[in-house]
Amino acid sequence: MTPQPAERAGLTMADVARLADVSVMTVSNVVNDREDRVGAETRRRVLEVIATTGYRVNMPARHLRQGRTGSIVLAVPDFASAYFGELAARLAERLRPHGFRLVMELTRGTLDDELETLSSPHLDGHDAIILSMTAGTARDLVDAQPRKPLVVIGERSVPSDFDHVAMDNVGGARLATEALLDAGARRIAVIGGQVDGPESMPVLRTQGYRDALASKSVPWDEGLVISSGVGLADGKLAIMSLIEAGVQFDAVFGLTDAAALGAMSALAATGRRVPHDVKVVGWDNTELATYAVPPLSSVEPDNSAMADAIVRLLLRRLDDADAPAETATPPARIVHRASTR
Amino acid sequence: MTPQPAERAGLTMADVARLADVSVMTVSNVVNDREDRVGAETRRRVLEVIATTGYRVNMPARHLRQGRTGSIVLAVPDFASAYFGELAARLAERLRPHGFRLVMELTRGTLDDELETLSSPHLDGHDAIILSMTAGTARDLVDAQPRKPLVVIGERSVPSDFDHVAMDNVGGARLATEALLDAGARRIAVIGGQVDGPESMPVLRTQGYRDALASKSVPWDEGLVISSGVGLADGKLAIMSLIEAGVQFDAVFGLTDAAALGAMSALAATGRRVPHDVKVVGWDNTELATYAVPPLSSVEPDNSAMADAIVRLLLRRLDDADAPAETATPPARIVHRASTR
DNA sequence: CTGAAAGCGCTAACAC
DNA sequence: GTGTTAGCGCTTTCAG
Repeated sequence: MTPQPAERAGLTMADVARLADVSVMTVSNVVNDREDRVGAETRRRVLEVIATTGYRVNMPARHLRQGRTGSIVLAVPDFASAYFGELAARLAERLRPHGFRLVMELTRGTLDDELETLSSPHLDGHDAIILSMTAGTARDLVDAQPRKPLVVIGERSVPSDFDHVAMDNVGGARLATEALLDAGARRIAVIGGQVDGPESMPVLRTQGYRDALASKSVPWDEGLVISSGVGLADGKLAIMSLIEAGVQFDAVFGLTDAAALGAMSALAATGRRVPHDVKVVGWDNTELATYAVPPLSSVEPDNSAMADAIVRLLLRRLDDADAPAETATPPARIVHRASTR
Repeated sequence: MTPQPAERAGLTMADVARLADVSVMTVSNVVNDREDRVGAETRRRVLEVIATTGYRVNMPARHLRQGRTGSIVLAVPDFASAYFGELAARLAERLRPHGFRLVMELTRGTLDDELETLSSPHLDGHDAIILSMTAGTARDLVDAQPRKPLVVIGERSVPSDFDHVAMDNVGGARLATEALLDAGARRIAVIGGQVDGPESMPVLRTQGYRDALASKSVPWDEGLVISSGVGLADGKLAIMSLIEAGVQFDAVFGLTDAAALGAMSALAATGRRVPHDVKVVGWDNTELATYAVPPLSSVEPDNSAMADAIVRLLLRRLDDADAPAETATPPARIVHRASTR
């Protein structure tokens, strides 16, 4: 039998208690499955009233009373990013056994507004914050004064008083570049790279690229560094503009898989074969890399280890707000696929 | 000057009021930017105390008092799905001007648990719910007794008392199939299809496929319908198993872009050329379809119109809980790209 | 422009 | 097993 639909939204526990002829505490105990605190018959009666009336617990009230919400937020700059989607999936899976739900929220607007997010009030509605810092820098973080357990991911130089899961940006970029050099490439375009500026993700990866060139005595050419974005469209546009400008290149290092896939799309569209004419490497080792045509070699920042570390630091911090800050940096690996054969 | 870091977490408005030598109401007014209710000097003093102490508003308390949270949840079966990511991005953008944030939460476990989600309490922490129904059926919805403004998306036959933005599942599948037939295909594999059962997404799209075959008098072969999942891996496996079983086919209709891309990966790996040997169509018209190699033709369910409709129905329902339920079904289009040339 | 009182709906702590 | 009390931190309402 289908129960009656909800009577009204404004129903409270007190209403249910009155209808079931019990105290509010008993209703609360039933709702919270405290089996030993309520008799079977009483329980049945309360559940029946709940089913009939369509009563639902008021979550904000519960959260206020309990001083916690049970949710942890992953603040991302872009909902439509495969990388963050996969990270979110991993985190959700790991947090659930500990009684936390993962929710994703958008950092305000562009990549540069990550720090705004920390000072905007709505993230405080969660028990902890996981923040990806790609554009922001160390100093910004101190200014933002986070007041919740916070784990920062993706940046290298975070002030030492923040918990931090770092990506091996320089090391991974070196691996990517070496893979291309080993495959015979000598003129490697970098999509999304950045030569100067504070230690952001693009700067660090470009540094690793440069290190690898130097270690193999391959000349550095700033004209091969395209300071574009790192999305699919950016990758395609970057390659198109290189070709249009007549710049010669025999390989592409995309700072993300998305950028690399966009590049591959442009290469295919202009009749260049991967890996025969141009070799390509991406970064993130997203699921898409495996299924690209041809399959895309990619830097694997050890996403699984990063998710483990994020959860570990978070739980520790929630348990002890005064624990010393810690940094974890899982080493990057590279996964070789057909795009660098 | 960098302000002092937070003193402690448990700071309340009353504490700030005492330190600034004003009433809690004045602090509240400052925090809520009610400019006309507090003098410039008082305001300055309060803000200074807030900066010094690192006070932050307790969101659950505010939400309890206000009876709303300002957030709308998109409940998805999979964080790592490009389709939902793109939908979320569109919705967030459209809801922000109305003062709502979009948050993404995971429906419990598998695709089949969408309805569980409605009865699980934590979604009640938001002002409204947007639920994608792919596996569930009409009847399940009634049983779930949603007690919040709810907009259901993606399913055709939802009970008429729910607001509903439907995808043109049958029509879109017909377009996809016709595109393949027009390109000369005669044996079209369907990845993720389902022949029998309640009106779910796979059943409806398979129906559209069948309709198109019938209208062109092309024989129906149940052996071409692979009732797999619709992810990248599923698409690849489906094609591999067809090949292994020696089933002949000259086209693939992936029920999602992901399934189609997985199929293309398998086709490339086995030396089959797209579109020359096998033509392919996907569904969702995600950004990835544009950048696939070769670019993937895809059914565009008019994602933009769907997002518009979702937001419109939601705002209407929030404004008037008793408004008559409405269904919107933006017609699907097909975007022709190289995979069906 | 500023403040005092009341209460949003729930659950921890403690009776009985 | 069940009930009573108190109060989480905020904002609405109403006084001044």
